[in-house]
Amino acid sequence: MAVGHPQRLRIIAELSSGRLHVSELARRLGISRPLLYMHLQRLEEAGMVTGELELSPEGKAMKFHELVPFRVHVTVDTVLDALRADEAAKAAEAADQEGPDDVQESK
Amino acid sequence: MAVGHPQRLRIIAELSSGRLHVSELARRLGISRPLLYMHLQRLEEAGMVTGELELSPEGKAMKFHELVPFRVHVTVDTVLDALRADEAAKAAEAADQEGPDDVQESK
DNA sequence: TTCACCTGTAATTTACATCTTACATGTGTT
DNA sequence: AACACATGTAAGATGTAAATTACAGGTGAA
Repeated sequence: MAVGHPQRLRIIAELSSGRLHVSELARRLGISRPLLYMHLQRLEEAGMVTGELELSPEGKAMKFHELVPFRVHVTVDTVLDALRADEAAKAAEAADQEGPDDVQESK
Repeated sequence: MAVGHPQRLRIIAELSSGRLHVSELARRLGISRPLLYMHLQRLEEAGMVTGELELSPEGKAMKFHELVPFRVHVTVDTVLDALRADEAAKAAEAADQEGPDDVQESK
């Protein structure tokens, strides 16, 4: 689902040769930093990329991103599963709204 | 790329139990026919669905759609390949427009 | 202190996919 | 003829993802 945008593919391509920090990556791709943030967020949600804030030797904060070797497999069955999972999630959410039955929100 | 919309997933789910014609499918999904046409077109382009216009026993024209058992595999490498293919396609298109080879980008 | 880097996010605008309404057309049944 | 089906497309409204601009920080070096 996250691999549905050319910009995102380009990000993956750029990261395929190694980790980069946000600003550098934005420069290489020729896109604005906020836009890159958005796409990186999507890729992280999809588990294809991980980000890690680090302190450079000089003490500057830099957030590096790198690829997670992913292997997505899509068939009719996986689609059906995804739909079922989605419905279940929605149902749970609705129940959450309506009156929590008997949920013990630990935290 | 085509499996990037819940509506499309629902179409696949509905077709997973057998072929259906457009109007019937639209009724089951509760969406308008033109909208369904659009999504079916996308799915056909992606090679996940095939459509075939048939004459029913009573002589009515009906377009049936059915699932093509697809198996999409996505990895870093396939992404890189897709990008390269895309670039090649774009280059060819540009050459087509400009006039082959030997182009003198004036201006 | 100012400059040159960096990380973030809020507020908009822009562009595009999605979706509806409406129309043209055809066939068989009442 | 009017009705109930069907396929198909053209236009226009709607919604949302995508993208830009503008801000608020923070560090180290000249």
